[in-house]
Amino acid sequence: MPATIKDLARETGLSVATISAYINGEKVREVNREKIENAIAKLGYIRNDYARSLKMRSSKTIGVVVPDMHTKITMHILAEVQNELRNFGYGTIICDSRMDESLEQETFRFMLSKMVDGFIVLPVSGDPAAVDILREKGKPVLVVNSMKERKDVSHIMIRNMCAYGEALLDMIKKGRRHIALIYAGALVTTAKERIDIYRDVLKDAGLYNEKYIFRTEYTIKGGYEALNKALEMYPEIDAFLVSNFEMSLGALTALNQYRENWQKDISFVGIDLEEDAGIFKIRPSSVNRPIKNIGRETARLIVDAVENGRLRDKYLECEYVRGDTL
Amino acid sequence: MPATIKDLARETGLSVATISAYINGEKVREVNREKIENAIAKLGYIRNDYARSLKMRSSKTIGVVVPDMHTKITMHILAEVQNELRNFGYGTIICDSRMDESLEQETFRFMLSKMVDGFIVLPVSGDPAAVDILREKGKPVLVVNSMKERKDVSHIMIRNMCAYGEALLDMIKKGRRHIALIYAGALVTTAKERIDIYRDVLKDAGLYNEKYIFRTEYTIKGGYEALNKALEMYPEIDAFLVSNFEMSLGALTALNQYRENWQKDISFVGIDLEEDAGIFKIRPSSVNRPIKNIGRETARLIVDAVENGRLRDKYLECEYVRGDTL
DNA sequence: GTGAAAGCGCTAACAA
DNA sequence: TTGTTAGCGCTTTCAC
Repeated sequence: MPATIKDLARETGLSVATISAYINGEKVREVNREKIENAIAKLGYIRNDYARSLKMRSSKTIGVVVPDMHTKITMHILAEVQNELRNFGYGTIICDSRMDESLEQETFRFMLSKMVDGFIVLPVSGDPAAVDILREKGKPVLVVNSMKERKDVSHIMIRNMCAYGEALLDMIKKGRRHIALIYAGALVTTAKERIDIYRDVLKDAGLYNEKYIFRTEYTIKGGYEALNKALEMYPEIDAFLVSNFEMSLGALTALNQYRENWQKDISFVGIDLEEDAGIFKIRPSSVNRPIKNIGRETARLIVDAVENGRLRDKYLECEYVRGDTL
Repeated sequence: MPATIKDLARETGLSVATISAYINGEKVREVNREKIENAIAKLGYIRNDYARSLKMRSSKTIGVVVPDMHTKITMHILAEVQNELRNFGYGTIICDSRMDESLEQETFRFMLSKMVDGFIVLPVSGDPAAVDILREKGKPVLVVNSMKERKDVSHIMIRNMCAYGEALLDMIKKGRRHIALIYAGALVTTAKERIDIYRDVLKDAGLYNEKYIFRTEYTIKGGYEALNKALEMYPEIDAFLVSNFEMSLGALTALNQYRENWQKDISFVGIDLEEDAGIFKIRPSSVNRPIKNIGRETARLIVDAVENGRLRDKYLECEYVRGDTL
């Protein structure tokens, strides 16, 4: 049976109120401070957060819901968010909604029953109604990369548009005429944006062709297979834009096997390859997302929403880096 | 302000006891059942788990502490554990201890204050004392891949030895005489085992040489650089055993750049490459860990420990698959 | 089958 | 500064 404040009171001869006050940073007389510290050490006291949260109606924890924990970008965001929240004194509960909208709702309820103070949500679908239940319960919500239209939540958005546009224009300038897009996953706002920008830029140039859009899985294998399939179906393709790290690795591997010196005739732009760019013989062009910052900013925004009720939107830019595979 | 059982009582004209009983699966009269269901829907009632846990002295959550969430294997384990625990009716709190022993202890305290019912720990170091505090508080603990000597916790171990031994013997049989090991991270039990088996097998064959052991980082880049460095320092090396997925990718890339047809003179065995093996022109040999099973078994063991107080040890085997890079 | 009431460990008035 | 006490939302005897 773990020690309680009452035990500390008995041990020290003080009252629970004094102990509680001390634990929460109030001043007590030096003799008492010592007594309390000794008792805490002796009994191995650890505060019961459940009792505290019940009383305070706040748990000092943030719930994070992601559709898939397996990708590099998600892992990095999660690790960073968790670490940053810890610096703010918050704990983190992470749940994987497995790309399943009803599981996502169940997860929300689970977290609500745990009295989390706020939510960070990477939604399964782009449906703004998904977070209704959280707002009904009055919980602050930060949505990542989606639900732009919703005004009662904070947003953090990775703005691909510029970098994507640059990459596409660069391809066109290079003379590419059959530019393919390989993407995966759900159509949340920023994913839609990527397709939109692809369509807009190519339409402007008179090069748009729906059949050059390929949907696959968020994996190395997914990228590898999509690229092979693309070239098999449409050998005229002379450029690839790939929208996820794992897929980029796979696609690049496929190209390297496709033909010696492919980069003479085919352009390639991947994503988030910067960190590992050094390992490629041919340094790939890449749109780099601000991986390090996303987590930190995300944590800050939700804490601001929880503690000050402040809703904010934050946009992070990507950077297009031209490599040897323009 | 979220609805409470009291609100339901007021709404239905029943007592809180009846409501509570119903919610916990007891029988009530049909009319009352309807009343309660209606009230729950109308008020959007969600049970407050903190109050419940406070009373029950159990939170139906499991704490999971990992040293680094960034690697593929960890993320897969986490996702699987979480999903399986959900099937058992448990929630999950995941924390990254960032390879830092004092952060690990802090995390344990955080979770203890959250009254988690049990712990799954991938320890930062191999030091068995790390989980003392958890056992003192009477919490069931499942340790992954470490602390074999500790008898008061459950264990799940990925047994590399067989598969590693096979791989090494295969290399020797092939005539390799300068076999290098690339590893990373902390020396928890199974990591030590990998080095032990490497040393034992090579010593037996009279081929052991400490300088062929390279320590690097758990990343693609880490594997890439370690391999290049190894070949630069000791060009006589004619075989590589690499002990993590990300590093294997990097090392393989480095080899592919090193020389055309390297596999004629150099053997390579990576880890967990099975899933992506199809993407390589040269199908790599690989020691495959039972990624899918680890999470499931882990969840089962901790639930068994929590609910039935049963301590168990489980060993999972790896499989050595010879590819074209023997 | 249902209700009244105590208490889980904590915090926060308010009193002393 | 310190103590007394009520109550957060829930479960659980024990009556009825």
